[in-house]
Amino acid sequence: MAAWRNYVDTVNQLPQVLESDVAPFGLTMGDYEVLVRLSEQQDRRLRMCDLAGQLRLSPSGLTRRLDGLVKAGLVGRQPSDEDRRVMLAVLTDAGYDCLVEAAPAHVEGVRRHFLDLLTRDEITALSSAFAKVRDALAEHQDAPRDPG
Amino acid sequence: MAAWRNYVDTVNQLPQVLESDVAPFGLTMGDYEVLVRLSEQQDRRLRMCDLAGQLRLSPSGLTRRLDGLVKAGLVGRQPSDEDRRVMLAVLTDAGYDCLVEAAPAHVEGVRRHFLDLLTRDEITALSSAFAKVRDALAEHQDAPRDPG
DNA sequence: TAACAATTATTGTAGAGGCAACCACTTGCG
DNA sequence: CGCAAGTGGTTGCCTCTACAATAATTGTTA
Repeated sequence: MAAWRNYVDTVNQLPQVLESDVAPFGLTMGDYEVLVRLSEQQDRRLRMCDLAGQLRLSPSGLTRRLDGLVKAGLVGRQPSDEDRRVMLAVLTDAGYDCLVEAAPAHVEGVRRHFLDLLTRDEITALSSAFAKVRDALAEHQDAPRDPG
Repeated sequence: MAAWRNYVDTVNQLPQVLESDVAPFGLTMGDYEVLVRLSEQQDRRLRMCDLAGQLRLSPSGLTRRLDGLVKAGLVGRQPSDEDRRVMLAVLTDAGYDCLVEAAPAHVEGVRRHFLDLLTRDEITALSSAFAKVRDALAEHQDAPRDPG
């Protein structure tokens, strides 16, 4: 249970420092996550509902987060041809450039505040541990998440 | 970096299931954390600023979280004798009873969704890993946290 | 084909929490 | 003592996000 306490205390502070790593680029971590997910798609676009699922965000939450990114020109909205209910979020060139600019700072922050502090064995154990927890959660709920 | 991704994905979903464990007792995880921190004090009370530090909450955030707990009768507000600027948050008997009731469900949830999925070695590695990360963060910021 | 259910996105409303401003009090220094 | 600086807590305003309701579209079935 002490392990749990260490985990909780860490999880409570980590987001705050990571925010500061991407803030200079005009992004929040939430924005950054959107750009990452979109950039991982071959056509740089994703249905709103799929994106919401990956980000564990409610539909309304995603709609409003996109509002900001669209206004900033980093993401575009595009109706789907196949299903006219669907709205696609499309990473713009500006959005891709912004991600490419911000990513090194983010990665560097992750290393500095997290990965570089751990031994290789710890990282391995931690990775397998969280993979198990994540998969169990995904199964427990029926939230399939991004399977890629 | 895959380890980081596993960590992020897990951290995004875990809180939601843990909320559901304490919700039947009329608590949010935020409320629960307040009760835990207060219950750990011998006199079951803590200065607002110390409590805010432990919970990584802004002063205003703590004021409003306490508002709810006070209205629910689980916590009381009490001016300090020693320093008349200070307001003490005091765990009431009802609050203690509520915590005692809710704790088993919370602990069981932590075990079921987290600890029980891991090997002893993984838990050990994870505990030491997060202890290091937490301490580094606490040093990096000047947020001394609860040293006890 | 028409009616009904399910899915997808958006909008109204409400709660949580942060920042800045403010007041009350304490401490330090002349 | 008297004033400035620092500390502790609350309030106004803002943003972010969830829930509920709504609209539009698709799928299903009689």
